[in-house]
Amino acid sequence: MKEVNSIPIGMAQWLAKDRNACPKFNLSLMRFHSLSISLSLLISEAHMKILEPFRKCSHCNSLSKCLFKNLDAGALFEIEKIKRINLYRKGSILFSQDSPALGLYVIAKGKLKVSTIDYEGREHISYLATVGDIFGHHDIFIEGTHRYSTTTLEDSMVCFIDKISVQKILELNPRLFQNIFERFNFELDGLRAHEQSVISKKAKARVAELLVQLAKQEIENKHEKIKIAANLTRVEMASMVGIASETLIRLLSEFKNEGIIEISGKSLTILDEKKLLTFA
Amino acid sequence: MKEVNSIPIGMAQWLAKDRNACPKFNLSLMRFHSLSISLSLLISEAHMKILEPFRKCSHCNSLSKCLFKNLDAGALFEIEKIKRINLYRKGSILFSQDSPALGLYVIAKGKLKVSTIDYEGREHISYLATVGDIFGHHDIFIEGTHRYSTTTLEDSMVCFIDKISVQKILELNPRLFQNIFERFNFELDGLRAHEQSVISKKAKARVAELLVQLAKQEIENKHEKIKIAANLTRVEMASMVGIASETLIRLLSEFKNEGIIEISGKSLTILDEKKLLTFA
DNA sequence: TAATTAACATGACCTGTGTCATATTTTACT
DNA sequence: AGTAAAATATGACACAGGTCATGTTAATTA
Repeated sequence: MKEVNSIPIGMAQWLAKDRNACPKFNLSLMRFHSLSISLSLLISEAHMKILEPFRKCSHCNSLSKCLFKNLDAGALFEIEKIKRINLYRKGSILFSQDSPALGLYVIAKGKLKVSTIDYEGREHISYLATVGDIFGHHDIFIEGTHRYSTTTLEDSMVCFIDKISVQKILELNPRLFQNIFERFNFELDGLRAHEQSVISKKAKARVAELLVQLAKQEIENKHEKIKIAANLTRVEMASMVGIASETLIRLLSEFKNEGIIEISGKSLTILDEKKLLTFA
Repeated sequence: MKEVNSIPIGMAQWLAKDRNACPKFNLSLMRFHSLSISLSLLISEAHMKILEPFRKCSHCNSLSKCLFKNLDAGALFEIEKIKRINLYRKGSILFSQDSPALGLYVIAKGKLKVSTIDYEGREHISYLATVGDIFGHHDIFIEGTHRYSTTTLEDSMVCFIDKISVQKILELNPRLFQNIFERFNFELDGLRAHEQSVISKKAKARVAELLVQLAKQEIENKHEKIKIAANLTRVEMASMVGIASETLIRLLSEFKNEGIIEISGKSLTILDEKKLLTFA
């Protein structure tokens, strides 16, 4: 099993861990090693500038995809006051399986993998989460623990609101229940579809499916050629569809030989999506 | 594919379809063939007696397992006024995949299978639902369609509340959101566990798991010997764990030869649960 | 009660996919 | 840059489990 930075939450930690700065957000910061310095002191000018467009929910670039998308200005203002924005370096863990659920996480920027460890210690990735996806909504009303771990695949920014505050917000904005219901449904549908796929489809079909799905998540979707830059290892991709990594590798080669995809290192490019879909 | 009574909903239909009366509820009714007669006229004395303990939520024997379990008397009274109690004969369909979701169903008595049909026409049973289980909560706030079909495995009684009424009840009793959240979580956990199982366990382990799970649903759980009376065909059991029926049959024989279970027709008896668990 | 059908059971066979071994390439670290 | 360690790739092999065929038993229907 891969060892990952297991330090949780928070900009202070992020800064402390930061060595080469955060490439995604194009920062080059001095290094801070002392966590005893108060958080506010640690925040540089550069950081402030980066957080700015996310600090005000009403002006957030990701609002349309956010859980709080259709709330009125007043409600958004309340949320702005309570929420914390955390930065995570690539490879760090938001929370891990069986840890107590503390509140609600909303991804503002970045990409995460949602995974569980099975009884034999193998990692199973359920899905990749991205902007607008939320965690912790399962346990708003109960003293529960997370059923899965979330790990950043790239440098990411995540808004956090503690449980009690979420309850208060919900009380004042029952509209939000609909959004959460929507989210629950989305997850249920996804799980059902995935289970069906695992049960009734062969490995090749599932890999085709995975590629199409990963391609869909890419924003630079301009032309026919879609480059998948999820930055997943073969082992991770395999664990998303429940097959051995060797099988995945073999199938990728097959697709390559059939002229459907192009492989260059970690990055895959889909050349013929139509043909790919016939397999899925 | 098996053809099932595809008549939906309602006591009127149930009565109309009834031939040998409803064994479970010990009814012997005259036969009604005309649906044009108003519903109330169709309800016999015997029926009234059977529905009685379910009509008043506050006195319902299944209240502790119901979605409405921890509501105050006033709220329950409101629900009593709106809800409809429907009877279904064994093998009839509450609702089927892709049909519009009309409201909330709560199982008051009986047992149902929850299933989907995959792209190749094969049935996949997700789980067996029983007293207290609910359907339609997914679509309370949206104009959605059911993602699966539900079919009664025995004569069953189901309370129904239309969507609009559910919304009103929720507005007045936000406590209910917690119950629904709980339900969502329960389903998600179940799905996750099942998917994990399908991905990482072999057929034998999954069948062992299934048997244990089915045994747990039996109420006559007194002694070590647990009789499974779910009344499922081998094909249905196989479709619950995603294997071919032949494989299931073979594995059941194996368990029989190992002295773990006893088979006599449809009814299975678990003789050695401990040993069974070592496989799961 | 016989007749028909559906469900159950078992054998033969074959393919997909996991496991293990090993080589090659890429990435990370000093 | 050079070395160590992952990650990727490919081959050999075994076997779990799907499919098909066929027989047997149980459940319906006439």
